Amino acid sequence: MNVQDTREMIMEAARLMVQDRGYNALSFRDVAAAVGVKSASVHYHFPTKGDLGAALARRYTDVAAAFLNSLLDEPIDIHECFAKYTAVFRAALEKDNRMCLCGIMSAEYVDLPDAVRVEVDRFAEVNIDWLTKVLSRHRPRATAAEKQSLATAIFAAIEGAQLVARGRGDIAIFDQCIKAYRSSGLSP
Amino acid sequence: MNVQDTREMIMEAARLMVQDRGYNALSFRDVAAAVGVKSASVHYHFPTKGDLGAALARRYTDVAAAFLNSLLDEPIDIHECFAKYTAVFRAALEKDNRMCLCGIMSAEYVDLPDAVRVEVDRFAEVNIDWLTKVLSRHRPRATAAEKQSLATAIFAAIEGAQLVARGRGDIAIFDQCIKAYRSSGLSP
DNA sequence: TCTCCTTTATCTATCAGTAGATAGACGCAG
DNA sequence: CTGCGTCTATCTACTGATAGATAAAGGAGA
Repeated sequence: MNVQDTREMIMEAARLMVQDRGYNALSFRDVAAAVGVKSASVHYHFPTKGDLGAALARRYTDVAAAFLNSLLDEPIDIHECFAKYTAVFRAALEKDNRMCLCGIMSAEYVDLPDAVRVEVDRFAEVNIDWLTKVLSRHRPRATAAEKQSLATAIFAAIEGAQLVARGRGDIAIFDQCIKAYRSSGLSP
Repeated sequence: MNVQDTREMIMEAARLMVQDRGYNALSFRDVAAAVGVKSASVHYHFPTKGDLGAALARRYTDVAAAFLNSLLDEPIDIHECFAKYTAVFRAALEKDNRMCLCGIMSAEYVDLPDAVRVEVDRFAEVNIDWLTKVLSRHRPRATAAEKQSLATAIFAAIEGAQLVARGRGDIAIFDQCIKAYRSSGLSP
């Protein structure tokens, strides 16, 4: 088996586990078993658990940033753009009631190594920055601070909708929340 | 030392730990050390970890329900009423960046014993029911389903604000979100 | 091409630490 | 003397992490 393959498979298995049960529940043995190698081999690619967690969060954020940028490139309707955004969070719930990787890690904030925290922070930044840009099209008359505040609130509300929907095991709750955010005027 | 005292101290110490690091990080040894007894004594009062977790969530919900009912009894201004509600969530952050017990447990949904899940669910129900009642005063013309949906969205948004503010270690983010929820018309 | 050396990627085996849980003994109050 | 509460001591299971062996591949020089 190719080197890159193993490394990729480790990251993929680990990502799914964290999105399912959180950073604390991530174990080298479980990841190794899922991939079909020994835990020592996982340590070879990621010396410490913090290294693995940071790598996961970094890639997660990178992928998200790339996707969000691609949305801005297309000159699509702003509501459709926002719908595509929320659809990403919905997809995590669809996939076995999982959560946003950085959302679930936020809950474990205290236990995260610094290197992981940095990446979790960056995920929030990337999302809020993107939402701020989107709002610039939607509410061009708002001040920069207002847009940033609103963007933060929208991001938090979506994360919360995911958290509550997951806790109740009902994806309809997520849809209900997103709809309420829009019709109340919080989100586009 | 009185029996009730020990039991109370165990629950108090355990509650603080869960609000800080979650259900998974709750350990009999740590609780025992914080109280000043041995872990076997904790097992005497709460045979399994699930028993302890369920007792914590049950009391947490009971206390919240009592507080919320008391708010409804007083004929105060609805905005003041809502401000007192959000203040409770804010207080958790103030107290060493802690989270709502049931909020952080929602993130650990997969690992929760059934008995704990039931109580976490009930917490959400209690909050949403209360918010629905408050909205009845604020938006009497809305349908029952609309009010329930909006109440769910408000609850989720507040939980999300707490989650994101905690993840970034900045209570100002929570305040920012709450303000945005209000000015956008999502919450009263 | 053949040989020597290094690197890569994995394995087995083991470590110390901690988890939840249990059995049985001790002390004390009613 | 009984029973409640706590203790000591221990168990099994699992955690992240490390050491050392091994097989395979690549590169360099004769």
